[in-house]
Amino acid sequence: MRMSDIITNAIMEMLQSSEMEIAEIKRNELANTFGCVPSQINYVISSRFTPEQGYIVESKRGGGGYIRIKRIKVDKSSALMHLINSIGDEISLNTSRVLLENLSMQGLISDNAAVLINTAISDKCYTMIPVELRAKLRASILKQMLIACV
Amino acid sequence: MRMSDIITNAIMEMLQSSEMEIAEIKRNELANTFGCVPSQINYVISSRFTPEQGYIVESKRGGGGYIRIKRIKVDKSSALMHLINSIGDEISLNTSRVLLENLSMQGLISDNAAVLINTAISDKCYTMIPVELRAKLRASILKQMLIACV
DNA sequence: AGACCTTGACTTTCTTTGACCTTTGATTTA
DNA sequence: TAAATCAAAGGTCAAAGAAAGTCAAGGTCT
Repeated sequence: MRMSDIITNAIMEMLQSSEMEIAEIKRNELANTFGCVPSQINYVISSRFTPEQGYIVESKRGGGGYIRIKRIKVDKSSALMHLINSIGDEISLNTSRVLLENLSMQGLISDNAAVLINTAISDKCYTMIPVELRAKLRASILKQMLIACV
Repeated sequence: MRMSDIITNAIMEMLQSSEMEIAEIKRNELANTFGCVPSQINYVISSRFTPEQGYIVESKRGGGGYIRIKRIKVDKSSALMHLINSIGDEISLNTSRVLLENLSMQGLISDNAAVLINTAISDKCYTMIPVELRAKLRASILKQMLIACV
């Protein structure tokens, strides 16, 4: 089997096993484990993980550098809608936060939107609301705001 | 993780936990707690807390010296803050809408933010909330969200 | 032959480290 | 008391180190 395919598979697997569909690699390390030259990693990425093929790649040089490969969600809106529908009648602040973090990671909502939604669902806003109503209110606002993001 | 990122995070946290968005550090002390050389603090500051990135930094040498990092919000922020402070304890949906429309017109908040805020303050979200609480809740959410826009 | 792969020398970017410099406030000395 | 000295900060800069990027030459496979 070709070295390029081996590397491709390795990256694919990382992508799949990661919740966020993000693979973060260290170029030299990876090249080392597969016994190839580092620039081959670049070749693989530029030939098989292009934007046209649904990936975005960011990297940083220097100490602690990395290459990050992300699968782009083609159908953002349906993914979002799906998730919205899975939110129940009530939701805790923590669950919401995690959910938003994931959405933001996956690029389904902008960072800015995430901040605003986080604000709107925080207890800071709900001081005048009886505690037993808050989870319901939060779920309601969260869902509506996510719908507005679609 | 990179030392520079660790330091960056520490400063960010100080900024966030401080009411006024000011972090005051002692260079040598901080370098010591993270086990790095003092000038690394300077590196972090000059690479991640520049004016372009919205920070101003002042410092003083000699005994009792310090480095102070402040997040600057361009001048929009004072206009926004002023307006936020003028919002009372309660607010109607209509008044809010007009207000948001103006803010958006003046470019004090993004269109996107306006849409999200509009969503979060709409009665659609508040069905489970007693009617007499809604205006209060709306004012609270509106203010918090606007603050998040500053 | 043409398309795709592999390799490696060279480049660019970012980070870490350390030696040396300047400022400031406190303390000592003439 | 005014000037000199000292110690405690923080500032600067350049060299070394750590990654990743580029590109072109040569190899394979069809």
